[in-house]
Order: sequence, then structure tokens, then C-alpha cells
Amino acid sequence: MVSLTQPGAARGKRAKTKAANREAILVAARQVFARIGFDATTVRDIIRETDLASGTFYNYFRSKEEVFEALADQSARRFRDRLQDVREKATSFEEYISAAFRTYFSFLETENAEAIQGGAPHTGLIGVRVDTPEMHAIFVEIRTDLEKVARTAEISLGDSEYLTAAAIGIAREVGDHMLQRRPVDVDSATQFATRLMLDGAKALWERT
Amino acid sequence: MVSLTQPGAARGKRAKTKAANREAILVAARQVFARIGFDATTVRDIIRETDLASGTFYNYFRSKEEVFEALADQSARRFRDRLQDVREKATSFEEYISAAFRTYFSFLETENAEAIQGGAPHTGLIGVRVDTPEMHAIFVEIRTDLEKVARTAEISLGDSEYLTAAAIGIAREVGDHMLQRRPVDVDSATQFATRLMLDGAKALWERT
DNA sequence: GAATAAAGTTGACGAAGCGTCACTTGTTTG
DNA sequence: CAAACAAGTGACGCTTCGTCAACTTTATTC
Repeated sequence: MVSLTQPGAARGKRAKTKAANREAILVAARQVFARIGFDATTVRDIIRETDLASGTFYNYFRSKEEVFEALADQSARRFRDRLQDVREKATSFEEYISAAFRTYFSFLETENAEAIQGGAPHTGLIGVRVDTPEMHAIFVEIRTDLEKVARTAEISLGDSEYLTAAAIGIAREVGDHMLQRRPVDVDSATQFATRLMLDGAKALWERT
Repeated sequence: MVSLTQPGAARGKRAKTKAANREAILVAARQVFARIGFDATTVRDIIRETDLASGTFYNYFRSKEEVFEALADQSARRFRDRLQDVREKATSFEEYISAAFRTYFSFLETENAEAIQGGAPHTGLIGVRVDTPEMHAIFVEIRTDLEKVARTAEISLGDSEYLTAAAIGIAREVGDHMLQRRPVDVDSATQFATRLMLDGAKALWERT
């Protein structure tokens, strides 16, 4: 029998179950976190949702915190992929900023909708930690993008580290508040953040 | 014996030890959190630093998380006090924004310096939760301030909720990065945040 | 100020969760 | 196919948790 090497698919049965088990734990964890909240969840609660034994959990993760980080990393990676498209398509500074904000806000809306329909009254899950490696990678990417786009537009940003931090801060906080409103309006949040970021508060106000 | 009513001082011996015990627990907790980090700390670790018994802890707090929140609330209240001065002294929109940012950044620097000299390599302590009542009070205050200052200046901010959120986001993220730099420079962080907030990124860049 | 009531403290205890490890099961290798 | 290896299993010892009946201290009553 000819066996083509499926890219990404693990080779032996050994490696295959290993990947499957890890995935099973992640799926189970996502469910349990959503159902009863992160704090209330125990390692046993997670493993009970799979057909594995308690000891096996520790072959894959050190603790429920580590599982949570793995889930957060998955999210972050999905976001990075979407950000890549933005990077490739943006032609101007304005366009990049706007598209990046829109991407983040849509992303937030989607992830949040999933968490809600999972029936989670425990909103704590969304609280993304800042100090994870994947988050840091996103920071660096955005900063690099900003610098690159600025160079193309032949402008020199001042402190690109602070500017990146500020953009992320705006996205996070405005994003949180966007999710509280009904209906959730990605467009207006994007417009607000973009305008503020580019032209400052003065562009947002009017003489009365 | 004449006994003058000391304002703020508790009356009977009962109430006095009650306040003292609560304070002792908070002080002990602050020390232990700084020494070994929040996660590693147990309720027993905290109570051991006082001359109280383990059961007594639960007469004052439900958990170490609740102690942490009480500490965070103390911080937040200190910050609110400082913000009050800003509110009273500011005469223009620009001045309020600038002074508020400076207040936050100085505050951060001070609190962080204390945590460091406490010998904490565990930076997690600083991660202030967003959803505490005291934090929400700060949000409302800032929003009210912004609206008031805007009214005085006869301008109409657009979406004051988003604007407040954005300001807080900028403060938080830029603040974090400020603390990473040596030397910590409150002035330049303040200048950056103020400029960005008022005039936007375009004010920060130059044609090359 | 003695007796009584109320409030608060104490530490031992059972419950719950954790992470490990000697053993079993299943897979790969030669 | 047998030996070697990797991974899975769940009972076990340990840590931490939160409670509570007994006790001590403070307040109130007469």
C-alpha cells in the first residue's frame, strides 16, 4: 500500500494518539472552562470529559493554567493569521491602522459569541494575559508592521514602541466596551479607534 | 476620665482589635505576596506572619483572592485621591489630560518601586484586575471629568465612553512599557500619551 | 461588680484536589 | 516474534482548604 505523507498528520500510531489526546484535553478544557468557569475547574473535571486517566493529563500539561495558556495561544495564533492578511493588503498607514483595528474587533466579537453560546456566564475566560510569548510575538509584529508601513509612506514615527503599546491599549479597552453594547457594532468601534489613533481626540470633538 | 472621640479611631476594644487584625492580615499578605508571589501563597502563609490562628483569617476574608482585591482597592483609592486633585486644579481639556496621565504614570512608578524593593521577582502582582468595583468607579470618574471639562471648554466629545476607555487603555499599556525602561521616565511617557490622545499619531510623526 | 450575653478566637478535623510512581498495556524495532 | 520502548492507569501520600465545637475575651445588665 502506497502511503503518501500527509503534511501535518502524524506518522505512526504512537504520534497519532499523542496528538489526538492533546487535542481531546484542549477541547474538554474549553468546554469545562466555559461551563463552570476557570477558577472552579479542576484537572479532574477536564480529564473526566475525555476517556483518559488522571495521570495521563500530566503527560501533556503541567496544570490547568498551562492548558489555558495553550488555548490562549491558539486564539492568538488565529489572530496573527488574520493580521498577516492585513499586513499584505494594506497600502497606506491609514489603511493598515483601520484594517488592524477592524480585524481585532471582529475577532473579539467572534470569539466572544462562541464563549456566550457555550453558555458561559463566567466572563473571566476572555481576560487574555499579556505576558505570554504568543502575545509578545503579536506586539513585535504590529510594531514591525507600523515601522514598515511608515517607512513606505516616508514618515518617521516617534517612539514606535509606545505607539504600538498605545494602539494595543486602545484596542483592548475599546474592544471590551464594544462587547458590552447591544447590538455589538464593530464598524463604529473601528471608526472611533482609527480616528482617535490617527488624528487624536481633537478630530472627534466639535465646538458647541 | 474624659475620652475625646478620635475621628476614625474605633470606639470599643472590640472594634479596635477588629480593625487591627484586618490590617495585620493585609500587611502580612502584602509581604508574602511580594516575597513568594501570589500563586504560591497560601492562606496559612499569610496568617503565619500574624499572631492569629488560621480560623480567624476567615472571619475577615473569604480567600487570598479577596485579600488581594482589598489590597488592590487600597491602591485604587489612593489613585482616586490623587485624581481628585487633578480634577480640581485643571483649567483646560489639555491640562486635565496631561495631568491625569502624569498622575497615573507617577503612581505606577511609585507602586512599582515599592514592589521591587520588597524584593518581588514575581511581576504578576501588578496586574490589576479591571472588573473590580473600585476600578469601575475610577472609570466613571474619569468619564465624568472628561465630560465636565469638555463642557467648560464648550466642546462636545463624541463617544465619551469610548474616549475614556481609550485613555485608560493608552495609560495601561504605555505605563507597562514605561516601567520596563531604564531609567523610568515619567515625563516622556506623559508627553507621548498626551500628544497622542489630543492630536493623534499624525502629530507624532515627521516627513522624512 | 457579679452574672449573663454576645462576639471573636482557636486549632484539630474531614474533605477535596494535587502530582507521582510502580505497574500495566500497547506500539515499534530489529 | 521477542525484546525494548513509550505511553496510560489509578491508587496513594501529601498539601491546602474551610468549618465548627469548645474556649476566651469583651460588653451589657441589674
